[in-house]
Amino acid sequence: MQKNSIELDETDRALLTALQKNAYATGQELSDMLNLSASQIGRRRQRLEEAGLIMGYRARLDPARLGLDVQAFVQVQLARHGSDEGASFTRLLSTRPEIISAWTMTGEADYLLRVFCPDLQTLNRLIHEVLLVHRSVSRVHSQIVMDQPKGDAPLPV
Amino acid sequence: MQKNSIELDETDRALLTALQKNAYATGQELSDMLNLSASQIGRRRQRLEEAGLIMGYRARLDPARLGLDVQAFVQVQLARHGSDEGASFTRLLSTRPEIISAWTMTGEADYLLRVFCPDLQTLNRLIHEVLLVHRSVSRVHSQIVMDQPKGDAPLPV
DNA sequence: GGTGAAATCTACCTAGG
DNA sequence: CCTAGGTAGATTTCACC
Repeated sequence: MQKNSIELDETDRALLTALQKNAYATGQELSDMLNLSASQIGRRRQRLEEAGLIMGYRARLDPARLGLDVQAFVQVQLARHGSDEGASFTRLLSTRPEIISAWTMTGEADYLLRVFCPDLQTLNRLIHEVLLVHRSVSRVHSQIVMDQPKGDAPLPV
Repeated sequence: MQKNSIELDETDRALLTALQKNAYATGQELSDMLNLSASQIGRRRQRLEEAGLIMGYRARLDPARLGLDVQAFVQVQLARHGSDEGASFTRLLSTRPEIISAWTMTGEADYLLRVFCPDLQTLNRLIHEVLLVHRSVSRVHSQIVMDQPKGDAPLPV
């Protein structure tokens, strides 16, 4: 098992920020940016990966170009708060590819879902034929995303 | 300028899904997964990048291991809805690294912010000393994330 | 779809504090 | 003894066939 936390110096933070912006930044490019030899960049990078700080590398796609024109946040309230209902609802989440992310919040046992759909009709079908018919869902409120003034900034390391 | 949309076949979709899971998947690995030669994988990949479907590649970090233990969604309502107020608030967003993403929704001119902070105190300071004192902010409501039952699934291509 | 040159990564080695 | 920098073998990518 990895260590829970490791000491990060300024170079580590700069490296993490750079890799959050471009995972394909080459050792030489990073070397120039951070004033450190390419071999040390590789060594630090490996250390950060092994420590679990870097969980992986992903391609970022353009939803609009994929035809995913409707983006929404859906708040779901469960009728009862037993662990049974939660587990059942969590299973439902995993079966729906349109639901990209789901979070539970403090206070009430309700969920916030982030959803991508090709059109409004698909979103409405998801809400009415999937979420609202689930036995423990009591209320659903959805808000369509208009614009994204700030998107996917790097984590503040 | 790139084309607004291109035709995607099943292999393209599988490739996009694979790259969303692992940006460092090698041509040979993808070749085995998709039953296509490595050189064709590279060619398709290049086409998808040039078409703008793939916007980039990013490292994904573990917030907890970075000491970002508090994650929240903050809803902000602006007092007035002029373009001036919006622009001023958008500028504020760009100055705060704790705010990872921001969206505007249909209906009211309010913003949903996704925030990562090291502790509750930092979150409260952000809310009270940064957001609430901004001249056009009228109301702020924040919810702390407890758990993430589904996180960062690939876009449904 | 395949091949070869160019670039990049990674492990090992050497030097300095 | 630990951290930084350099070098060579192995992998991978990319332009061309």
